[in-house]
Amino acid sequence: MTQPDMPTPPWERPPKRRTPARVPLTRERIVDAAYTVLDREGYDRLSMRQVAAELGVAVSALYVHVRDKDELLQLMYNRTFEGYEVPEPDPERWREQVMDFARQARERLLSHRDMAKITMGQVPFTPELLPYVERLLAVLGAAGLPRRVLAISGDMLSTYINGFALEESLWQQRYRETHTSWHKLRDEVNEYFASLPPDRFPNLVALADIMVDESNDYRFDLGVEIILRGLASYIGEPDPDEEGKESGEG
Amino acid sequence: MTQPDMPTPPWERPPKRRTPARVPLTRERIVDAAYTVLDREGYDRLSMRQVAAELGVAVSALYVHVRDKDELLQLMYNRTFEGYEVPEPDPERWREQVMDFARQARERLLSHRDMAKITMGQVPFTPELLPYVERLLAVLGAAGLPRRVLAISGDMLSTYINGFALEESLWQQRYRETHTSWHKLRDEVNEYFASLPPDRFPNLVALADIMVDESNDYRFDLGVEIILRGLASYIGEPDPDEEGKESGEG
DNA sequence: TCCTTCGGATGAACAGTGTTCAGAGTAAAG
DNA sequence: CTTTACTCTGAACACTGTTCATCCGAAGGA
Repeated sequence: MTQPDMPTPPWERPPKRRTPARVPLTRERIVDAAYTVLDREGYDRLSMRQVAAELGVAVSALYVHVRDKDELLQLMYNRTFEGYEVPEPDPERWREQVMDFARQARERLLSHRDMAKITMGQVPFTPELLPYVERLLAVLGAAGLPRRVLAISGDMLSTYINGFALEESLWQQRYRETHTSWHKLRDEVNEYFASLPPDRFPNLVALADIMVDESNDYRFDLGVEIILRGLASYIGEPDPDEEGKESGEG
Repeated sequence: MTQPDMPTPPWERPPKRRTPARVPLTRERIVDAAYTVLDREGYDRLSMRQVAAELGVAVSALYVHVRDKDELLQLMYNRTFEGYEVPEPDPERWREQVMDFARQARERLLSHRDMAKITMGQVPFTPELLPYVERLLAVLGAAGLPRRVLAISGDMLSTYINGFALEESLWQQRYRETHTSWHKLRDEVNEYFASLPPDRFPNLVALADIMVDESNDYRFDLGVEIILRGLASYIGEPDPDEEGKESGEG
């Protein structure tokens, strides 16, 4: 796609084109290149120099458009959730709506290698993402959650989603570094748990087959479901007080 | 405390001491120094060179005892949870036991600056931590959770705890970089949410006062409580199947 | 047409990073 | 007293993020 950068022959007057040959550098193009590098090299090797090389440009040129590497990461973070769709709140279907929200978020986090690592380094409330937080709160609010539960539920869900995705990418990294196939790593971890001394680790041994062997999709969904049930249990209750430890449902 | 490194005078024969003057470098001492640097400088400035300087030793000396920076981080990770106490499972009090477990974990993560960042870069099952995972599973298993729920609950809790602590340390970092007091930052964030256009962000505006203003302790506990209720709702139920979306309790 | 202006792009430089390696130094072993 | 084993040193390599004086080329004014 890139124009080969050949010198103009002396006999041919360079055309005075209004459109410059060099596509001008923009934030958009820089973020694009950053994603390319991220997917190819991974987070640890995502450097300003690599991004510049990807664009065929000097490193310092990037700093005209971007204050920091940190700012670049933030731009990537924002782009990942661009056009995120959160439905109109429907009190009847709030569970499915939240589940969809969570699945969509995870999908986007996994759509680029190591994206979760970038997300985790970012304070979760950037202006660009506020609309999505707002809509999630609308969905949860329509379900009838008490104020205080509502206030932390958004944070909670995103913490879980990000944490889960991060763990996934950590496993992927380990697999990339040491193994040839993901199944092989999974089997080995599986075996490892199963081979622990049963007298000291009865539970880990007993659960070895499903601790790792279950599909990540299933484990993710079940985790969200657990949170959903927890949230649902507050519907109709008054706001929990400062010592929110009791209140039955055992 | 450190011995001043004076040359031995020529008239005084150096005592043939069995105990060497230079305290020998060990993994323990390296980890100690790493913690000192971490607390003083933060994660971003925790470098092998800083650790070596803290010990008054060449950088390359560290690599005799530690394979990698990554291994050093893992050692710090393990040390943080050394001597963690998980009680004997008591089916009657499993909720409080899990809550204690979570609080203790958070406390340890906050006991050293940026510790959560290190934790998040580590695959959660190192051999040293398996006993604690095992005991947590014992507590949860005694409560009567179905197998599949039990298998992911440990992971879930640690994901939440780590994620929460990480977010706390991110805020602390932001506060350190820009503000003079934590209260001031909190008030500003508070104000920011309250000043959003109410027509576009009704929920965020309405919840502004408790989104940030609540104490972190309270928000943390409530989050754990939500997970506990979610888990509790599975007691007595059969194992959820692959499509675990339904099953009442709305 | 020339000249000036000015913002984007350059290359070199600075201070720092993780990691390696040949070679000192020292202590125990033979 | 020599040999061996092993910790530790200093220098080096290949990187990193970031800054800065310099240069180029297009736009606007005369």
